[in-house]
Amino acid sequence: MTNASLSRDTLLPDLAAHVLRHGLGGASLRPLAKAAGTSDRMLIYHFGNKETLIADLLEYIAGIYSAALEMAIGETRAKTRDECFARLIEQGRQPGMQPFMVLWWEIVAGAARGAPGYRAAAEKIMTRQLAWLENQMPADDPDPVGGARYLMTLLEGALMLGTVGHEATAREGLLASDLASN
Amino acid sequence: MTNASLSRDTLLPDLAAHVLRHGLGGASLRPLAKAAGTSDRMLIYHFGNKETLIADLLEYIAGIYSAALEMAIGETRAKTRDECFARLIEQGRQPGMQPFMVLWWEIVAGAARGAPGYRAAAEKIMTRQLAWLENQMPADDPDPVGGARYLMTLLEGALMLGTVGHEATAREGLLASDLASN
DNA sequence: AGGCGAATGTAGCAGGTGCTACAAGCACTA
DNA sequence: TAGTGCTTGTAGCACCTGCTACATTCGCCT
Repeated sequence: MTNASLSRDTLLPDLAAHVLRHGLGGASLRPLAKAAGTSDRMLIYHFGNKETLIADLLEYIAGIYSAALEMAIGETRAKTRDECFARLIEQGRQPGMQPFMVLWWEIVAGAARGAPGYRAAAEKIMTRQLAWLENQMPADDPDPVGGARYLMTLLEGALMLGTVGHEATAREGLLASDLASN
Repeated sequence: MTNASLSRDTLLPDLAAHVLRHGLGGASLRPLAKAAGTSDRMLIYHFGNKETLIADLLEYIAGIYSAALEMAIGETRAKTRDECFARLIEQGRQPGMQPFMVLWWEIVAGAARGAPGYRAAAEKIMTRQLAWLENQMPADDPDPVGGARYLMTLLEGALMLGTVGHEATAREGLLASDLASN
């Protein structure tokens, strides 16, 4: 953790930028190295092997995503769960969040397949997002903790249906939910 | 030597079996060909190129998944949405469905990335599953169409949270939903 | 000034990638 | 019987994959 960790930390932002743009599945050492201004040789030198490189990179990305979320916190809380959910959806639709969304499904797929590091990164990201959502819940909500989990479940389902071309399905489902009634 | 002439339709079941077991992301021609008892040469001959091979394979898998769903239809409908949802969860947890689940997230990730064929396959699968769910809704449900969409949104969110190590989050969220109140 | 270890460049290895060229086997028809 | 077109095997190409061997440079401590 002396000069090695310093170099690693210098590399990670460029690596993350490349992965956010070009995806995680086909990420191979030489393009990654080129994006970071080094050689594959140096990537292996600093991270040991590709597996831990990806794991470290995922952890780093989880961190910057959390930071992006905390910066997106508005100072005013939503007044209803309905409004809260609308904010969630809108926040996920912002153009700056799109690369994260695409990457997110790759991480979920990796977690489902059991790829090392993916599950831990996904769990961390989700935990942070849940905490963020609890902060966004209406101040007078009778059950902000449970409500945040409910909204998160609904949100992720809607996001998935959206990426799959079923945004109408999600919309109609939400209209049929209790969210629409208050 | 089997001199039975191989065509797309004879190849596809073996290809699908291989993909269901080993995943879709790292699927390359030579292992696929070996699993189907041919050579990469033949795969290219029959499908033109890898891209349309994968697209055709996804469509085929969408078909067999739909068939599996229709076979899983019980003759008795659920009495409440709550029970209906429980059936959904249980059906997705059956061991035979696990490979489909893992593959599903790869398909979703591919659709998000814009990989050709993925989005179409995902949309088709989701449409069929939605139709299946409408059949499963309680007979006296005031809004079976909207309700099915609502349950589907909730289900997919819960599934995602589950594969990411947040099954507890989904469970607690569902307890806080209106589903728990009837 | 000398030495030492960390950092880095160059070359390369063994294997995998999608895909193609070429030719041979096959069932059929003229 | 010769020809024709569909199917298949064998080699191979050019490139990419993660990773390593070797040699070199660099900054630091004595």
